[in-house]
Amino acid sequence: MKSTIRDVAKYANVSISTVSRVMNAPETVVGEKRAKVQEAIEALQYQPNAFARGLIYKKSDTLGVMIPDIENPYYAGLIRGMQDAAVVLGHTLMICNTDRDKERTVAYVQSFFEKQVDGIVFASDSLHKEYYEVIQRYRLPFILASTNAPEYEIPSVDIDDERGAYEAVTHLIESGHRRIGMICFPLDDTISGRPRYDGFRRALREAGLDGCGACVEYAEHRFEHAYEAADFLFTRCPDLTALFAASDEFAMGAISYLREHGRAVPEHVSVIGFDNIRMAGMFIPKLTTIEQPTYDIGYRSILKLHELITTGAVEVLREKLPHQLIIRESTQPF
Amino acid sequence: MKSTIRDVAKYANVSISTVSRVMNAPETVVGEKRAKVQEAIEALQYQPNAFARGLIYKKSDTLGVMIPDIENPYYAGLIRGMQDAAVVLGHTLMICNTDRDKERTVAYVQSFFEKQVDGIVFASDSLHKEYYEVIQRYRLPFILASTNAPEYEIPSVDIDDERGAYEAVTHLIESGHRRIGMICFPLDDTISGRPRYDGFRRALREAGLDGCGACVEYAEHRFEHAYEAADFLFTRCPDLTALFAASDEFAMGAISYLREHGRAVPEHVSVIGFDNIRMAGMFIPKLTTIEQPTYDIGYRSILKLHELITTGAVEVLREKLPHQLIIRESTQPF
DNA sequence: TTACTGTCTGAAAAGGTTTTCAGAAAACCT
DNA sequence: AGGTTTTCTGAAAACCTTTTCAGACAGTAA
Repeated sequence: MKSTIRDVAKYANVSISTVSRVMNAPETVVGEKRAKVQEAIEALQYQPNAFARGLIYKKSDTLGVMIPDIENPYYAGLIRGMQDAAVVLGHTLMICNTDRDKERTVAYVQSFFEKQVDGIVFASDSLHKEYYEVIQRYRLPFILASTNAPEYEIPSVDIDDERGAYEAVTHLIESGHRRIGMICFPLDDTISGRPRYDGFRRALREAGLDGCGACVEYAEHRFEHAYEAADFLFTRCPDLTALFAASDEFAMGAISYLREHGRAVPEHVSVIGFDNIRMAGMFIPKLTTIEQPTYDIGYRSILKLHELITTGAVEVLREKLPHQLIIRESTQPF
Repeated sequence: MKSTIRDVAKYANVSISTVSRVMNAPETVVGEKRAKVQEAIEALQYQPNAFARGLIYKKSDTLGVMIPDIENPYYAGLIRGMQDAAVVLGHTLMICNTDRDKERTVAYVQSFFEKQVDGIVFASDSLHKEYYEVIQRYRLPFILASTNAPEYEIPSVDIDDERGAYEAVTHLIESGHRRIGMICFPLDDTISGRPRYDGFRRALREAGLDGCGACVEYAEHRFEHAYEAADFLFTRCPDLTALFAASDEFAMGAISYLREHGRAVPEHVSVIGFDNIRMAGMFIPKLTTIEQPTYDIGYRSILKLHELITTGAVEVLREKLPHQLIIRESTQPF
């Protein structure tokens, strides 16, 4: 069926070693033969079998990627950056959607191992002990993208979430707002949960605006949860003039809620998001937000994984990429 | 380093054949030995090498997926459906972002072939001759998801775009609108371009509203293009009361334009989109649109590819999944 | 001429698994 | 007991490639 190196050898009347050489070190085979072999390769549409190769080289040029929720627009840029980096390195990506399901995640790691991926990128979710252990057990090189794990020595690429949140809230404060609420991820989420909350708190504290404990509401990851959270929050603290949402999706959920309850954004309430997903610039009003360089995070994380795989180590362990405040229409001075 | 079947055999004091049997047909090996082998497998963290396996079985349990633009939210549901189907079939997906770049696409097909994917899903882009030929040349089973190719006999899963467009426009007409414009994809796009345009035309024609040739504007795939297109369109035809956008992203672009030029949606202009991407329900106003069952399209397409791979044929060649009109806030009676 | 160097090629081993085949051992039957 | 079947196991071949090794041959130097 598929043609093998043997077929090519027969067709060109040479040994298989010669064919192999033509493919991997053409200069070592004399002109005339080389031409014959190349002709045979062309004629038979020969393409070497990656299984056989992998068996010898012990690597697959394939990288595994684990994403919590592919439907979340935040990941689009991340994946795109990874893809582009993979292309320049000649690698292929296997992308898996974990759904934040432990069993499924572990199963994927096993499958990655069996398929001999050269390494794993674990994106944007807390690195639970189980995950750490199963990846360690198979001795797979891996790095964290858009997340990190203070308790382990794992290379990571992300931003400084605490500082981003701090800057977001500071922007609100500098615009004259004094009563500021927050919708945040659960605090046990050590990546976008706790740090963004801490940044929020620190900004308030440094501005002497402490004691706003009641103005925080928690939500899971999606729009609808933020809508509900906004309901709780504004029912409890109706006099808020500004809101820091821990993600753009939260911001959209909150804005929808506000609008449906007769409060205009930004006229009555200013809302700032986080992430700068693509939709942030399309939403009405366009979202003021903290931009995460998702493309770069994706790109850098693949490069870093490559570095780890080839050199066995990594120059800088925890890489923080710069974020940026993007001012659009959903906030205005008080 | 990694333990092999040999290590396990030595550890358990049996031959490698026995170990292999324990893994693939446990009932053929006697109780006591089986236990010993299983113990060895556990102790050594043995996991068979997919390269060696693939060499024998000539299949990888891996499917290749080609997506034009992963950043486009439309694909999120598609990928998710594919992933879920792949999990139940015990397959892994390799997802590639073609960027609608011909060279890159062809390179991916080659890489897929070399990596011995069992089949390819080609999603949501016109099947150019080059693509068809390269996939054919490698004799890779493949199917089309959310697109189709009338000129080739390739299995496909998608919706009836012409009919969807027809229903969208009919909804506008039934709401009393008479001056209806459209922002559509280029007509040489035979999947979402031509058919949606045809549906638009047919609805107008059947309602006796022909001759609105000037009220159509073309755009590439993204928000910004639609914004511009809306500018052209409403400058030329200022008295339109309704707009059919060939995608939700187009609808959002147009609504942004309208709003920034003092026309409220839906009060002044009704806008209907197409696709029902996740953001459609989060946008303000929430988009009236034609829902594509993207998850199901993804899911079914993997099942269909599996069917093609295992049985060599496919029960129904071109599968049309039902779409649905979703009425929200961006349209209202005239 | 002989000896040596260098270039080019093919045979064979290796990589890790599954599977076929044949043989050993056990179980059954007469 | 002898013969026949059944059950279980291990050796070896096969899958496809790369790479090492040694041999063939041509060219160069003495």
